[in-house]
Amino acid sequence: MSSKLLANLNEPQLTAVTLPHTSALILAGAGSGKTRVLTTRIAWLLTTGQVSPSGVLAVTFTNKAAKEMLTRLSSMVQVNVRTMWMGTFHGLCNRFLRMHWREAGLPQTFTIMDTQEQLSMIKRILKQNNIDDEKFPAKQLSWFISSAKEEGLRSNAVEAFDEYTRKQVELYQLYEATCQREGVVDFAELMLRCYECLSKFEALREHYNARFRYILVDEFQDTNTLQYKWLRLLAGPNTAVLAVGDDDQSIYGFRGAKVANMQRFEHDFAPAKIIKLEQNYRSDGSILEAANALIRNNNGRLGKELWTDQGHGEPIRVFQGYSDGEEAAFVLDSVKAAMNDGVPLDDIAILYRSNAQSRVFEHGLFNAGIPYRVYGGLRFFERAEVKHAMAYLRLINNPEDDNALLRVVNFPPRGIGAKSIENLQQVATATGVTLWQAACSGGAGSRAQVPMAQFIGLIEGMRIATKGLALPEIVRHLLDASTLKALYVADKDGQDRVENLEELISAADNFLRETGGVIHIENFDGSISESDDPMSAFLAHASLEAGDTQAAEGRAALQMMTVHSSKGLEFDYVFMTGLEEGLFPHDNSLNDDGGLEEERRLMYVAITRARKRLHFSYAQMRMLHGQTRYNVPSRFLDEVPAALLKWLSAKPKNLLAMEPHAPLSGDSSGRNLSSFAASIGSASRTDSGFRIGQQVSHAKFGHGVIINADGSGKNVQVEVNFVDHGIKRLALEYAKLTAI
DNA sequence: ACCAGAGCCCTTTTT
DNA sequence: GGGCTCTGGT
Repeated sequence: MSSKLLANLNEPQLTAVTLPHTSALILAGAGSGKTRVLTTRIAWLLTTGQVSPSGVLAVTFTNKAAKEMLTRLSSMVQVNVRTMWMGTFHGLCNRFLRMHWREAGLPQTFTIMDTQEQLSMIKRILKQNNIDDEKFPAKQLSWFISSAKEEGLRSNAVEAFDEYTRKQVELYQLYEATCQREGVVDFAELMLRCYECLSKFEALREHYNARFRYILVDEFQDTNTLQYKWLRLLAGPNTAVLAVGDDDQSIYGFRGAKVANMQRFEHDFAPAKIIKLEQNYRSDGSILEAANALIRNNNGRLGKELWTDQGHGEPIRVFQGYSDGEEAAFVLDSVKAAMNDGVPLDDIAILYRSNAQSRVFEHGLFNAGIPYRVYGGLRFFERAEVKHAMAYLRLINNPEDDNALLRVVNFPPRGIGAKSIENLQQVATATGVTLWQAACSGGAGSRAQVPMAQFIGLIEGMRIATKGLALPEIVRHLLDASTLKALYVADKDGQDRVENLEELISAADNFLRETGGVIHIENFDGSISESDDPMSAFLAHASLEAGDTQAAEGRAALQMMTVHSSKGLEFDYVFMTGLEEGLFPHDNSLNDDGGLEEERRLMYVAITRARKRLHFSYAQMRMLHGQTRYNVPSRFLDEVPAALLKWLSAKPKNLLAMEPHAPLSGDSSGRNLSSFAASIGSASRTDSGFRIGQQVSHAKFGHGVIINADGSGKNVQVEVNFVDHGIKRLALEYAKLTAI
């Protein structure tokens, strides 16, 4: 297997995969084989014995990307992936904190709050402190707190120069105290705690610094300040950090991502090499040309131009509709035509800037009986009924969790109304205890005395009854004992919810089977122990990985999503809709600086999703938020060369037919690299004591790594990838290589 | 205590 | 247009 590892990589890809033990930055354009490079790099490091799985840390942003990496890696090498630190930033921090909860100052059973829960906690705090929520909206506060944390700032470190900010900081402080009292953490807290813990405990930091020989970061352009600082802390003097990213695809500036981290990386990590992956294997030439032309309008790019040897392909089809309805009809007709041509529905995507735009298309598709799938709705673990069930689970795990208690203390209704809960909160605030503690001491007032005692009895009864049971059985018991399921069974509209609750039992079962419900802990002495706490693990899983939007993926369906959620995906046919000023670029984006450029990168992402056929469309008039708007075509349409566009609607513009073009650029001479790749694995050790993966030094070429060897005796030739001189083939007898 | 109808806002989103 | 909060009636 491993002999084929390096086959069919192009030159820059090969260089990146076989880099010596140094830090490097890879500028990977859309569709240039970024994930392949990352996974092959890890596989290569492992098979050549340069590092053991436990010495690798590979980090991504989404669970999907992490999973993809893991799947691809396991198909390349046989390796115990459990000892490898591969996952999302937050997932890895969670793993760290489960091991080092003492040092981090957290209870062992700490639970993770998602955004909804964070918001409700803030609302609670506002109410308890009689703060005008018109003046301090909860949403804005949660943004304030998360942003501060993502800059690495605790409440006492935020500088406040005005009264308003001072009040926000004060509330941030209250929020911190509440989290600590209840033993819960939000997403940003996972990162910040982990970061603080590492910076505070030198021994801990040194351990991980020495352990991680290689750190690989995916989608580096999306890292925020804290994530960058975290990486710097984890990387020791002998850690090689490989950052892979694309500044042109940075579309999360609005939530704190800093493209500038790519420049900072050049400064702080002194990468020996910056490698550009510019050959695109996804899209036809005209699509890439459009993308290149558009993005050229941005300033301060790191500079990168996509090319393909696949030929020009078709022009981009453009349609102007009179109304959003007419635009939808155009898309619908085109989809039908594509279906007739045998294009699978999964290979067709409708993209839009904002979620509200999906409805017209959904309507049309529904009436036409075309199956479709909308991304970005409520996910499984975010559904109310599932949240309720999980709240019971959380209370068994940690009754001090106020969010969980409030969610179910009167659901299903059991006679504990708003007034009683208010009493309870008053007592809790006054005495500085959690709601559960307040409830246990009768804080809900005399009216609620009996029902509250019953509730406490219910939770404790559940804990006793489920002790020792397997996770799915625990869930099943909770659903019955809480009468949650019965409530929905009795509701004639509750069918879906009952199904989701039953699905939750399956989810617990799957989770147990896939992970064993166990968190692996590697101790300082290298031994491995397991934290056998399936419940905490499952709760973390539910928060960190909220699950798919739609559980059943089953049959083929047309894909509908925002441009943001399309990043990383690709389709044969792409319909980029709603190309109107105000919508895309969005009005609200024009206010913040760099906003327009981020919108343009968004458009760049949209264009580069298409493999074969790309459609642009817009409407002169549309209904949005219950109001009719008249829009002019997006400026982005003008930024694509007219020669690449084919107007389908009667638009007073040139109707240029495409001239067949020569391939865009780049040479396709492509050295056959597979020949020397073939011997990796089989001849991984030469007679002379050098081996594949060996770090070497050469008088003239400097620092490098052996990536291949063949011949025997005096005729051994080695292939070395030098940091500064690239890949060289040398005769071992004469080359005077020194092992380092 | 609980439910039903009226008013209000509204990019993008993963963890 | 739709999801969420607030208010008033039972």
